[in-house]
Formats: sequence, C-alpha cells, structure tokens
Amino acid sequence: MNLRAIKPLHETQTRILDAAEELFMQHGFEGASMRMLTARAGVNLAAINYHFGSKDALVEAVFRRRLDPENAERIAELDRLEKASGGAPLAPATIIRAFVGTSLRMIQDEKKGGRNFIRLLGRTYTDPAKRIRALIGQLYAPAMARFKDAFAKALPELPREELVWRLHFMFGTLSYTLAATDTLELIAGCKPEDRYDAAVLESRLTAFLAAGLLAPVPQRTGQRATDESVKQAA
Amino acid sequence: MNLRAIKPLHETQTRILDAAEELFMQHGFEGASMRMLTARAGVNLAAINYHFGSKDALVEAVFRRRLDPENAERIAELDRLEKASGGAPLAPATIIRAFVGTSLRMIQDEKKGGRNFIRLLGRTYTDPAKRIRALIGQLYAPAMARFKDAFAKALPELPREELVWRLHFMFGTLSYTLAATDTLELIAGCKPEDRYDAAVLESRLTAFLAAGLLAPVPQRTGQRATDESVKQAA
DNA sequence: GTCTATATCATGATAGAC
DNA sequence: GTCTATCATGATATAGAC
Repeated sequence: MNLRAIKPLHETQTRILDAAEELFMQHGFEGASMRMLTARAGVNLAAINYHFGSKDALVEAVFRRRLDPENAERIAELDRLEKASGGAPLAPATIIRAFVGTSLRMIQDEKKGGRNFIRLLGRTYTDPAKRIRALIGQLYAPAMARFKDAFAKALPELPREELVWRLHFMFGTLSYTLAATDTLELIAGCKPEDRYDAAVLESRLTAFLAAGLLAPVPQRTGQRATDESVKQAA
Repeated sequence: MNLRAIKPLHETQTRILDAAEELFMQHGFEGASMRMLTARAGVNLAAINYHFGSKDALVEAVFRRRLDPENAERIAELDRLEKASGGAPLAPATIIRAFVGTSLRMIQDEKKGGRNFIRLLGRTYTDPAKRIRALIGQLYAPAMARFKDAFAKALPELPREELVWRLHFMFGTLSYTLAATDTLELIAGCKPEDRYDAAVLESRLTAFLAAGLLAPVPQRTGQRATDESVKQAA
C-alpha cells in the first residue's frame, strides 16, 4: 500500500523506530525528546534528522511501519471471509472478530509491535495534536470504509445513522481497552490474570460489542433528560 | 470532598483555570506552555507560579475544579435512585443512565466545563504521563466503587470478573465517545447533526452499553483464536 | 498581588570534520 | 553514515521593583 512500509530498513532506522515506539508510549510525542530517543537507540543525536528528516517525520514512520501491514491484513481477512461465505451476508460477530482479532494478535506478536505499540496506538486516537489524529485517520480510512460496508450488508435493517454511531462506540471500546492500563485495576481492585491473553480478551470483547451493535434502536423522542425522567426510567 | 474545590477562587485563578482548560485540550499538557496560558488568561507570566505553585499543580487544580463536584453529584444521584426504589435492585439501564447522564450534562452546562472540559477529560484517561492518570484515577475512585457495587447488586448472576471487564469496556466507550472528534466523521463520511445533543447521545449510549452489559457470557474454552477458528465462526 | 527582567536549562535542527 | 560542536528558540521558574 505504501512503498515506505516495505522498503528494507537500515539497522539504525530500525533501532530508532524501536526506541521511539517505546519512549513515545511512556512520555508522549512532545515528552520524548530526540536526545532521549537517540540515547535509547544507541545512535547519534543527528541520526534522526539524517534518516527521517525531522521528529515529525519519525512519528509518521513509527505508525506506518505497523499500521500499513495491519490494515492490509485486516482487509484481506474480510475478503477471505466474504469469499468463503459465497455471497451470503456475514454474521455481525464474525466481522467484529475479524477487526478486533487483528488488533489483538499484534499484542502477542513482538514482530508486529507487541503490547507496547498497541497501547501507543490506543492513546494516539485521542492525541491533542490534530495532525497526529489526522495521520492515524488517514492510515485507517481504507479499512474503515471496507468494514462499514460489510456491517451495512450484514445489518440492512439497521438505520445507517445508528450504524455509524455504533461503529464509533465499538471503535472507542476497542481503542480504549487497548490503551488503558489503570482503569481496570481501579474497578477490579486487583490485577486480573488474563488481562493480556488475546484469545480470552477477544471473546469478551466480541460478546460485548456484538450485543451492543445488535441492541434495540432507541426511539428518538427528542426530549431532554431531566432528573425526573431519569428517576422515572427506573 | 476536597476543600480546594469549594474554596472561593480569586478572579485571576479562575481566568487561568479557564485558559488552561481550553489550551490543555488543544495542545496537551506539555504542548501548552505557561506563556500561552498566561497570555490567553490576560495575566502575567508569573501568575501561575504565584497562585498555583507550579504548572503541575495547575493541572491538578483544573481537574479538581470539575471532577470533585461531578462525582459528588453522580453518587448523590445513585443514592436518590436507590432510596426511591425502596431497596429493590435498580435496572442496569437506570444505573448506566445515572453515570452517563452526569457526564453528558456537563457538555451542555458551561458552568460545569462544557464540551471543552469533557473532551479534555476523555483524552486524559489515556495520557502518557503516569502521574496524570493516577490523579484522574484517584478523583474517580469513590464513584467507581459506588457504581460497581450498584451493578453487582443489579446483576447478582453475572460473574464478578466478567462484570469488572464489562465496566471497563463501558467506561472506555464513554470516555472515548466524549474525547474523539475525528473517528465519527471518518466512519460517517459526514458530520452528524445531533453529535453533541446530550439527550440523544444519552439514549444511544445507554442502549448500546446496556446491551453489552447484559450480553450472554462467552464460554471460556481457553483456546487460541486462529484464522481457521475465526472463519468457522461465520 | 502584579509586574519586569532574567537565570537556567532543554529542545529541535544544522554545519562541517572525518 | 557518523560524529562533535553549536545555533536559535522557547521552556519553567524566580528575584526584586513597585
């Protein structure tokens, strides 16, 4: 999809990308300085500008290295599923599993970035910098359109606007689940053991998301929520 | 709950907090410099250190001003609902609406921070800086424990571990929905009109979350997800 | 309490020797 | 391609006049 993603990398470039992936996650893009990055990578301070041109370009390279192959894989998986079904619409849970599974498989595969990149990614969806979010959105756009069509075909009776909102909710649940590290302990009061077991998490997430996607459509009365209406809803 | 939250503020402090709320959202905590903040507030560069002690302390003050009253309100609402029901367990959707509604009502109330603060908050759950996340977690802890108990009472048959995961998913969906500004356009291909209508959003979110919370519990076979098992699930 | 002026330091980027 | 040395800039924080 993008030449940069498949161009063989110089070893120095790879070491810089690895260091950046880790330190961007720990300190954010502004917080991780070029001095920190090059020190961790064991290369010279000038190497980032030499190999990538600027710190901004490095940020983009960090995401391209992982996301271009990931989204290609995601789309290919959906293609395979649709071909296997022979034209019959796929079950919503199947489509969800294809999307979620690709992300979760990255957690267990260090060559695909592992847990560190997936957490960095989850955080970046809501980064303050608009250009960062725009970059992520651009890298996701083809896969997003492809999956939206698949869901629309699987749920022809669901109003298109409701579908869009629910995809938004689903994407949010996924990205937050991947990014968050503290809320779970806060709720649980302890550290669950299977937290990063991709297979178990995939089942939990798919069950939750599929139920939400198939929820009854709320009637739109347009009324404001008040303390009284909330109480009466009990 | 905290004296600082109810201590009457000097006007300069208020103007600094207002400026910080807006600029932290646009540029992040590292990206918004004290020069930017004081310029926007129309106060002197030294005023932040004089009134708050440091930039870090200002960050904390920004969140305390909004979250302490918000979580007190959230808990009070749950108390009221439980008292009104006279000991009978509440419907899960009612508890969800109490939690979600409090956040969404902030969007429409400029005195409570409005849309800007709620987006800042949503982003901060996944902030790179650990001390920032710890602060947010600490401010939320009492409300979180209170709502967890209410859900446990409403859903005695749901395994406790599954409940914890689902609360995690729900909190994620809410925080992402409040924070994200681009994904929705990306999915929809256009800007939905009712995007910030709190009443409509509350209905959509509650329907989605309630369905997810009540989803059938997936059986835990412990098997890894493979390409083949995913395909067969279709 | 507010302001100016400044101290001190870290940042991203680059020039030029090797 | 890699290094050292350095630049210009902007950061947080503070000292001291008013």
